[in-house]
Amino acid sequence: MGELFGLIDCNNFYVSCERVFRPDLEGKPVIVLSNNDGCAVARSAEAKLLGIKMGDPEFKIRDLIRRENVRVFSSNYALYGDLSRRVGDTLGSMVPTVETYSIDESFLNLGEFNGREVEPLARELRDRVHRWVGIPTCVGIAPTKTLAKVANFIAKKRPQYRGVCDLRSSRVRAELLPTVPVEEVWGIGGASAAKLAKIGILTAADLAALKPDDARALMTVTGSRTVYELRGISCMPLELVEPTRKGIAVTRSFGAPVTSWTAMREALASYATRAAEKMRRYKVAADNLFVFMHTSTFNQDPFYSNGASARFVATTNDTGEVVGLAVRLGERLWRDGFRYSKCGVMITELLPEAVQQPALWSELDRERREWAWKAVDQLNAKLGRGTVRILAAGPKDSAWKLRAEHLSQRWTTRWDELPRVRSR
DNA sequence: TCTGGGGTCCTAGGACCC
DNA sequence: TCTGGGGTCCTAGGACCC
Repeated sequence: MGELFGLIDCNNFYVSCERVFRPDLEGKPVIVLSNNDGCAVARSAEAKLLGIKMGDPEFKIRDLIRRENVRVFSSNYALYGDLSRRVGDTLGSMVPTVETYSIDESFLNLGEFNGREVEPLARELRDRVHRWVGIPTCVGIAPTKTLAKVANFIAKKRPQYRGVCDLRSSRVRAELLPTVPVEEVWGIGGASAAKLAKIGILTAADLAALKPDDARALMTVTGSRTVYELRGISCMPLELVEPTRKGIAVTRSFGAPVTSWTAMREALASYATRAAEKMRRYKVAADNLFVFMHTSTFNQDPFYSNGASARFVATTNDTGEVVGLAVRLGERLWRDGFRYSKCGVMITELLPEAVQQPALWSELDRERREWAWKAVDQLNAKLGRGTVRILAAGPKDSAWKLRAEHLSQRWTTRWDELPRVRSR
């Protein structure tokens, strides 16, 4: 009984999201920038043709942007997250078993189509997502996840496939795998590709032919799994239950260098607030906290980088306690006279919310605080993040906050930013 | 001259993903 | 002047145990 996987992947997802509400940008070069308007993280086909690479810093391509009239957007995660959810709902309307793999990709269980025609379903899926949500996609079909990723890659790169590639047939695989560079294979990054090149392995077909034991010696067990998967032997099942979070991190580069402890404390307090919010959302609590801060590594400024961690007396997801410890740790790390570029708050040991150790204060007090923070979460969900916040987090418009100069509207998640339609 | 044999747990670092 | 953020998994090696 063989398995069958589909992988549906949104094309240039962030760019496609922007185009849903700006159809005039169809056919034009468009890019979306990372936080702080730092690097290009999504590019339309036209922008790729201009030579803009993934991760190119904006200031280095500024001339190109002006010359070629590239449309630029800051990251609008409220929009992308909501459209991603709509894509997922649409997939669920046609395929019962879907693993949401990332914001723009899902694996589909197509087991029931084994030995049957599946391309019409794949085409209807693409079509429906495009009609219902407005996002273009490609679909790869294969007996393993890794091959489904390869199939998706081929569907994306080669127009003659019109967005769907089926790699079930070993004859088709024998024909196509030699045309796929090994570094495009899921799980093969730069380091592994370099090792493989040294022994003459340059394509997905070369890697499929490698002895699994040799792959293991070179790239640990994950490498041997990849070889098996490329041969059509499935080692990676669909993951349908969301695994419990192992860690939470809130880290940001500053919109402008931070030189005062007041600003640093505000940043730490806001990030700790976000971390506590995330913990409450995932119903987990922190056992420990790690805080770090550093200056820029890209310039000649005097360099300083340091981190510190501490345990909580009792596991907690109480904003007050998380902020308190984050600020105390930050105080220990702070040195005057540096231009800080980034700081962060990380939790590496998360426990289920339910198994909290008894605390120093009474259970009644703890319960009241839990209710209070839940109320704050609800208010902020309704009125916008940071509407109710802890004083130490500072004003909403501090200079260290993210730069986002090309932000589009939150078209689908804020009443006051809905698109307006005029008729005559 | 000879110097055990397993275990577990933790951490740091590497590699990879989107 | 300006270079993202948040995850997972795996392994080696050290500490510690009996």
